[in-house]
Amino acid sequence: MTNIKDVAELAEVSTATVSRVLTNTGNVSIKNRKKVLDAVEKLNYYPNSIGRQLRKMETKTILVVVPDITNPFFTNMLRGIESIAGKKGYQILLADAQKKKVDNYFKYLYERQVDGMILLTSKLSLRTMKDIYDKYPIVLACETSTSLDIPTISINNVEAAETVTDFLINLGQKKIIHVTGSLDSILGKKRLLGFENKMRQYNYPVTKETIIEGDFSLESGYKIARHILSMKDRPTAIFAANDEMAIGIIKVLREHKINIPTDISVVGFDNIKLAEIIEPGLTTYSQPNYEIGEKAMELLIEIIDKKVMERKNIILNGKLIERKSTISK
Amino acid sequence: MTNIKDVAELAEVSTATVSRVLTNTGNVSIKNRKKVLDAVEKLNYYPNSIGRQLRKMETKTILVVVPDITNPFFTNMLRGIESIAGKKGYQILLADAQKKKVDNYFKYLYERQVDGMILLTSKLSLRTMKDIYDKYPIVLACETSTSLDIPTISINNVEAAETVTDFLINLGQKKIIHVTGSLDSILGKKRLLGFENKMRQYNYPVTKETIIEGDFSLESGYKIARHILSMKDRPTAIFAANDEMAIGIIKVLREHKINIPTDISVVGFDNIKLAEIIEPGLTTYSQPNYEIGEKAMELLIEIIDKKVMERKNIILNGKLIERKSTISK
DNA sequence: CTGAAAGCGCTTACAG
DNA sequence: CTGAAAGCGCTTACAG
Repeated sequence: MTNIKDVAELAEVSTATVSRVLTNTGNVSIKNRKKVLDAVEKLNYYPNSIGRQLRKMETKTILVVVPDITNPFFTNMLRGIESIAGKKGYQILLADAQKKKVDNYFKYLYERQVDGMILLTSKLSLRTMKDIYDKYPIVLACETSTSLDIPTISINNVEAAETVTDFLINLGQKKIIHVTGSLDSILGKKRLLGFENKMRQYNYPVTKETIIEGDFSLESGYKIARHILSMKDRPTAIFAANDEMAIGIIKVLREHKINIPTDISVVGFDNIKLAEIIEPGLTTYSQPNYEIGEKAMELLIEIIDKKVMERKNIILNGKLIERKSTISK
Repeated sequence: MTNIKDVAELAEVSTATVSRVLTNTGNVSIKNRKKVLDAVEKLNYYPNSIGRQLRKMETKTILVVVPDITNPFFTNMLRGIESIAGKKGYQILLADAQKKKVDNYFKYLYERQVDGMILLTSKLSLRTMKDIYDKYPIVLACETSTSLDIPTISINNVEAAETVTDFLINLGQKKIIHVTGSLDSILGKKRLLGFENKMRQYNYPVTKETIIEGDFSLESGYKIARHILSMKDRPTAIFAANDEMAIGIIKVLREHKINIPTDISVVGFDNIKLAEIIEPGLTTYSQPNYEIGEKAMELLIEIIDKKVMERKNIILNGKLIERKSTISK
């Protein structure tokens, strides 16, 4: 492997000059610049970035922790992150947390392999977080954390869930239930809260009957649909905390000859690609996930560059998208 | 940031001894080991891996180039890759190539940030590849390359496409067309070849009429379905080179009151999660994508460790999964 | 079993 | 504009 010394020797300059040419810092005479570039060309030299990383104490790498890489909702955010990262010269280290706690990934920060971290989930013990978040650049995307002063990018999930619930109530739906996401995620809790707020506001019942706990997965949608089928007094409308569950529910209900939306209206959340492909098209709440990813990366870079250190919660707007899975009663 | 010197001083040993304890190499007396571990504990020390990387000239990081991160087919392979990577202490740098040529990512290798590379696509100029593949550890997953001696993991795409075509012919389908993937990908070409082989074997026509070029995207499925609708002599069966296109085709055809499978049978390829969710369930050819990912990572590690340097093409078995989108004539 | 020292490949204050 | 030299944080042959 050719290194900077080889280039310096061939170009008959010091390694300092080679470095200056290659990083475009400091002044170098035209003559020496040419000698260096020629040598680089001739030797087919590529700088070893590990050397630079050690010297500069920065890796230009960020860690993105995704709760489920096979969920397209997150991969859209990933794309937003990557688009900004690419422009700013950062690379992305990927962690697919799945069932694991996010806490496991903080060591990437300690070990300094990584300049910052974007969490697309907050499955973590808040205690750990508290020790970390003000020492290292961390941005939480798509979930806001009330108890922590940590920078976040998200929609307002409470308001969004209120909007969805309000929509169902206004359709004249009498028996509305909410299928929650994982309740150990802030996201799941907030959407539940929005549902409860609006239900109470209209004096609709908020009970064990009207709230069924899911975990955001298609499979939990299947399971819950079977439970709903077994209910004596079935709901007229179901608000699922994400599209995957909504789609799982619709599939099973339809297999049992329940008509969507005539018998039961179903609303999802996220507006994944699939939502418009399935039949009937799924009414859902759309988050600007690509944009969330972009903003998260931009904010992280600001923090890394120390332009911002204070708390900052950016709220983006989503919107309800009405398709064929809901109907007025 | 505390470093190895701080630990050495507190433990009253040399940095060499600290390193030996932390890497479990060489012998260290029980007494010194304890002193080191106590100091590590007290200082809350985490080794900086960049230092190690520079010294050892290995990053324990591999680059995975994905053609489309939002396509669940690839994220399943990613999971397989990550599961092995995690066990073996490797981290994953992610690149979402999208429309870009893979060639752009080879510089990650030159700059030695990365110990190896797994390509889930082969959108690359073979010329570039030739210079690279025998110098650096690279594994191609899910596509076999005939012209290059590069290690690959894949199913036999030609045989698989033959199986699918044979299946349609045996259903008694008279007018069968193939919607290809991107024909600048080996994958697309091989599936087309399998289709052609089997069609010719049965003296079915292989013409411009029976082959429509797509690009693996849902959108190209939409577009091609509209084209099919405009045909005077519509096919009785469509073999799409992947599920996304098949699903796009089914959606548009159904919107125009074409019954699937009665009017037109449709087969996809890949068996993405969606294939069993949509209605009718999509008949498709299933690749063991998680396993492909695992094997790709295992092979890459073997190559990095220099256990294998010779060409090695691993073929895994897939299978046709019959659902409701096909019927015999 | 242990430590002093070299060295991985860079960048950058410093002096000229 | 330029170079010699220090140093980022490690690991490891070498000598004892």
